[in-house]
Amino acid sequence: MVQIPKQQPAQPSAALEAVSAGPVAPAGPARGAVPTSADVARLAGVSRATVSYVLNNTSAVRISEPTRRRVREAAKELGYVPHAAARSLRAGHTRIVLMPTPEVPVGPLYSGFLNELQWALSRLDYTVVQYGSVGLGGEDAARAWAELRPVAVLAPVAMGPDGIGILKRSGAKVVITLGPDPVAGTHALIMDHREVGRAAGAHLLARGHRRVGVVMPREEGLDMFALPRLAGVQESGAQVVRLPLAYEEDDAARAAAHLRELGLDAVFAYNDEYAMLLMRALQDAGADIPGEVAVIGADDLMLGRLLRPRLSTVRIDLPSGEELAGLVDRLVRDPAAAPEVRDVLVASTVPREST
Amino acid sequence: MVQIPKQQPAQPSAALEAVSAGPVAPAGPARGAVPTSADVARLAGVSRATVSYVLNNTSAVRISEPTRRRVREAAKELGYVPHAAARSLRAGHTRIVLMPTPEVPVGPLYSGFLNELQWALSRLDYTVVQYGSVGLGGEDAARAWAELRPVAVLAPVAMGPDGIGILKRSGAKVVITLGPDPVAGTHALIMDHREVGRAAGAHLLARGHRRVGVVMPREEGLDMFALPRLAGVQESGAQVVRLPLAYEEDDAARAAAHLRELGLDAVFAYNDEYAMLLMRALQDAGADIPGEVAVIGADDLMLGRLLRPRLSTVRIDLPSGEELAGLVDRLVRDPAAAPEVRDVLVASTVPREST
DNA sequence: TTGAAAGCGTTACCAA
DNA sequence: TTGGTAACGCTTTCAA
Repeated sequence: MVQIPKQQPAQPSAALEAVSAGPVAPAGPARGAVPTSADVARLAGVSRATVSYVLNNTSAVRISEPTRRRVREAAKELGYVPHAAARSLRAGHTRIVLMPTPEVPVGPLYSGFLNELQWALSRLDYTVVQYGSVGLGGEDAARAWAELRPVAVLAPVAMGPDGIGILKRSGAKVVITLGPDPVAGTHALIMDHREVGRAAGAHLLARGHRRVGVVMPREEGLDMFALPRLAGVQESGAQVVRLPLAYEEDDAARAAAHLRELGLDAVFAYNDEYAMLLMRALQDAGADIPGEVAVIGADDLMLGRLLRPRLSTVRIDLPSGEELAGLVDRLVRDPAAAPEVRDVLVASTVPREST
Repeated sequence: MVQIPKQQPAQPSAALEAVSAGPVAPAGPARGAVPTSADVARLAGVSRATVSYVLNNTSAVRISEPTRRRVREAAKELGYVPHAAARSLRAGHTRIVLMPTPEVPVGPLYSGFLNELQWALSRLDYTVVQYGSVGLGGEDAARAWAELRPVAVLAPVAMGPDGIGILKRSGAKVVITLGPDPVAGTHALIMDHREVGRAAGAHLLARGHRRVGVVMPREEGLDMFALPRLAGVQESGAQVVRLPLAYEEDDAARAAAHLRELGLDAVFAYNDEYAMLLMRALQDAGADIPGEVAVIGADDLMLGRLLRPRLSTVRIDLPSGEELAGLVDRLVRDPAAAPEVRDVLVASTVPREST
C-alpha cells in the first residue's frame, strides 16, 4: 500500500511502449512487439471489450456498423491475431487433443490410422498436439501432458490408472486408451492384436500346418504388436517357434535357412512387409511356397497381391478416423457418459496363394 | 456496487469453493476443480511466490529446506500440475513448434522423415503441434497457426510471403519453409524433387532409352511431388509421356497395356511402390523387363531389392531429424541470423536389374 | 451502444 | 528467507 496504489491499472503496456517506442500516449504497439487487442482498441478508438465483441461476433451485444468496421480495419492494419493461450486461460478450457506419438515408425497401417484420426479431429476444430513422452515413465509423462490442459487424451497402452487420474484431475474431460486391455475408469478402444495371430493360426491349422514359425521383428518398439500377435498364434493351438528377424536381406537369408532346418511347415510373418522379405529369401534358397512352407502376412498391403505366389494375409479393420473423431467429440460434450469399451480391431484372413 | 463489491480481491476462487465445497476460508480446491499454485500455497501455508520458487528450483532465491518439503508435499497431495498456457502467457513466449501436416498420406520416406523430426524436437524440449489447415487458404491458415504463438514454424511449400509475415509478426522467431523454392525473408530447406526426375532421366538416357513414360499417381495430393519429378525427367532431355496411374491392380493392367501400345522403352514410376505395381502388371502381360521396357522407381525402399528383376531406383537422402531439429534450435536461439537456404535433397541413382 | 474492471494461473520484481 | 503485488492478453459481467 505504499506506492502506486492503483492509478492506471488499465494501460500498463502503453506505458512500456512509451518508453521503448518514443512519444507519449496513444501510440501503436512497440516495434517488434506483437499487437494485442488493446492496440487494436486504441487504434480504433474503442475499448478492449468492444474489440472482443466485434472480432468474436458476440451476438448478445449490438455494435454499430461503423464501429465494427473501424475495429476490423484496425485489426487488419496491425495484423492482429488473438492469443490462444490467453483466450483459453480465460475460458478455463482448451480444444487440445493430445496424441502421444508412438516412439517408433509403426507400420503403414497404424500410422495411416493415426494420421486420418488427426485430420478428422482438426476438422472438428480441435488442436491436435503430438507429444513425445521421450523417456518419461507413465506418471511423469502424464504430468507433462497435463500441463497443456488437453480436453481429451488418446493414450497408448502404457498409461496406467495413476496416469489417467492425473490427466482427469487436470481437467481432461476424456481419456481414451488405445491398446489390448481396458484401463479402469476410462473409455477404451480395444485393439487386441492377438486376434491377428489367432486368425493366422486358425487359417494355417485349417490348411493342415502344425509347426508354425512366427516372425518377431528385431526392430525396437514393434514388440507392442508382435508379442500379442505371437500370443494369438499360440492360442490357436499351433506348435510355435519364434523367428527373430531384422528387416534386412542378410538376416532374412539366415532366417530362411534356419526355418528350413527346423522343418517348419508354415510361417506367420508379423506383417506383409516382413512376409515379403522372408518369402523372397525362401524362394532364393529354392523353397517351394506353399508346398514346402506356407507363408502368411498381415495388414493386407497392396504388395501382397503383387507377389507370386500371391501372399495370404490377415486383414485388419480399424474404425475410420472420422468415426473415432466423432466419438471423441461426443464424449467431450458428454463427459459424464459411462466408460465405453469398444473392440475396434477386426481381423479376417484373406487366403491367397501362399498358404 | 450492489453486492459483494471488492471485499477479498485476493481469493476469488476461495469464495467459490466456500459456496460449492462447504466450510469457510482456507479450504482446498473445490471438488472437481483443477488445483492451482494458490491451492498449493494455501495448503503449505506459504505464498504463491514461494511455491513458484520451490517448484521451479529458482536458484536466485534461497528457500529453507523445511519449506521446500512442505511445498512439495502439498503439491503432490493435491496432484498439482502447472498450467502451460498461464506460464507461457506470463513468460511471453512458448516452446511450440508448429508442423502443419500434409493433407495426404505422403509415402513412407517423407512421413518417416517428419516423424523423426518430431521426435528430435521433442527431445529438445519443444512441444510439437500438428496443425491441419483444413481448407484454409494460405493467409487464413497462417493466422490460425499464429494464434498458438509458436516459436517456430516448419511450413510446407504453400506458404507465401504474406503468411510468413503474419507468423513473424505474431512472434514466431523462426519460419522454415520446406519446398522446392525459397521464400523471401525466411530460412528454406530446399527439397527439389526435380532432382529425382533428373537423376532417373539421365540414367535412362545413359542406358539408351529415349521414349520414357512417367507415372503420375492419380491419388490426390501427390502432385506436390509428382509434378516436379516429371519436370526433372523432361529437363533431362528424354522424350516424355505422362502415364496417369491409380494405386490399384486394375488400373495398372490398363496402364501397362497402354504403355506397350505407345511403344515406350522405359518408365519412371514416381516411386518404388508404383514401380512394383506397374512392373507386376507388365510382367503379367508378358513383357520382358528390362528388355522390352526398363523400369525405375524412387525412394529406395526395401521392396525394390526383393523384386525380380531387382528394381533400379533413385535414392533420396534427406537430412536426419536430429540434424534438422538442431538447426531449428540454433535458429531459435539466434533469430537474427541471416536467412539460410539449404539444398537438402540429394538424389542418386541406384542401378539394379530393372533398367 | 459502449466502457470499466475483474479475473484466469503464472512468474518476477521489490520490500520486509 | 519469504511475501505482496503487478502483469501477461483475453473475455465477460455490470454500469453507464
